[in-house]
Amino acid sequence: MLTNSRLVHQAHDHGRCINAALTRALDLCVERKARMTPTREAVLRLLWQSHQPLGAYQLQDQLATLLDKTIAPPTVYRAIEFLLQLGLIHRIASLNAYIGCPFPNSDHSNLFMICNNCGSAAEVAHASINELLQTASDKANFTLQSQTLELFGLCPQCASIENESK
Amino acid sequence: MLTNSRLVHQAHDHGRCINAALTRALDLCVERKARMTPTREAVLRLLWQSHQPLGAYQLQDQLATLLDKTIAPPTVYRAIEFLLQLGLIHRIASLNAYIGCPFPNSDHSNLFMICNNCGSAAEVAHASINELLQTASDKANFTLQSQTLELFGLCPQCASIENESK
DNA sequence: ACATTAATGTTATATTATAACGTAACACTT
DNA sequence: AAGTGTTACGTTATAATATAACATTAATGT
Ligand SMILES: [Zn+2]
Ligand SMILES: [Zn+2]
Ligand SMILES: [Zn+2]
Ligand SMILES: [Zn+2]
Repeated sequence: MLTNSRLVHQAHDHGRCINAALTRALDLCVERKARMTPTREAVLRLLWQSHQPLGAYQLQDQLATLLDKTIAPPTVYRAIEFLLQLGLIHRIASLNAYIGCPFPNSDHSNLFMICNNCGSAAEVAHASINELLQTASDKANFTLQSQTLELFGLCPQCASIENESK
Repeated sequence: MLTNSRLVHQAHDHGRCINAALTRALDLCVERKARMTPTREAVLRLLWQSHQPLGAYQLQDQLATLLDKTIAPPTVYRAIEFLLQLGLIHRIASLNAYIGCPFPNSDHSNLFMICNNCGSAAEVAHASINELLQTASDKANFTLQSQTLELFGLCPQCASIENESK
């Protein structure tokens, strides 16, 4: 089971997360002959700044600060669209928010574990869940094309804090 | 595996679907000492009129026609909120749309198979998927509280049409 | 009848996302 | 280097989804 859940939920050198993500992104751009422009890179960085998904208008604010100029919504949504297409980020439908993907390229399940308390979102690529969903689809004669899988609850940290306070 | 997928994807006496849903709803209201008002009932009926999820503003239009008066968004959202609380309907996050639940009361997985072609959404209560998600959560020390599971693809009917046209 | 609570009406506004159109940067050919 | 097509960005306006706040009405229990 591929997961970034331990990283997300523990203290770690997050600069490495960002750098690794950026490197993967640049490689992917070369491969696909796509352009990683300053705006796009800034959005990707912002989405990797924490392990919490950001909304488009949060991105807009932070982008305006970062680039020191006014940014209109279409600029943000265009960068988001680009990064989504390349598979570098995901949209969390339940939150109308976006987050960097820790394992682009690789075929994975888009399964997220999202903390109701701190807002962190860990992505989990779980092969047997994929298989089971495929089996369930087959049984129903449903041609599976894509999926949105979002689990909500308490991350390990927040759960332990809740337990202490009892 | 509990599912309404066969019903959704085949011709059937849909009046029965609606009546059954209404009866379940009224029972549940008695049980919970909640009131099934005309507006709430109308919204529930509309959400059972087809097996396609409806957006809040589609509901607003249809409700205005049905009740023959102007309806403001809060009215619609209040009815939606009420029905969601009772577990009589679900929200499909990826679509910002709502649909009647074929098996309220029963503890189920909120798994939907949604057709990209015709828009129909079948709900599937799949125990082993639930178990697997619980296991995955346990492994990650994640306290699972709720879930959004939406599969997109082609329903049996639309898939067979696509195959014919090849 | 009266007080209390629950539901609805009404107006305004917040939040998320896109349409439409013009301009600038880039990349490729000649 | 100039011309041409393509890609990305800027800008304005607006669509689509959802909620806040407060007034009014209806139902419920005493
Ligand atoms: Zn991913
Ligand atoms: Zn947390
Ligand atoms: Zn259901
Ligand atoms: Zn279909």
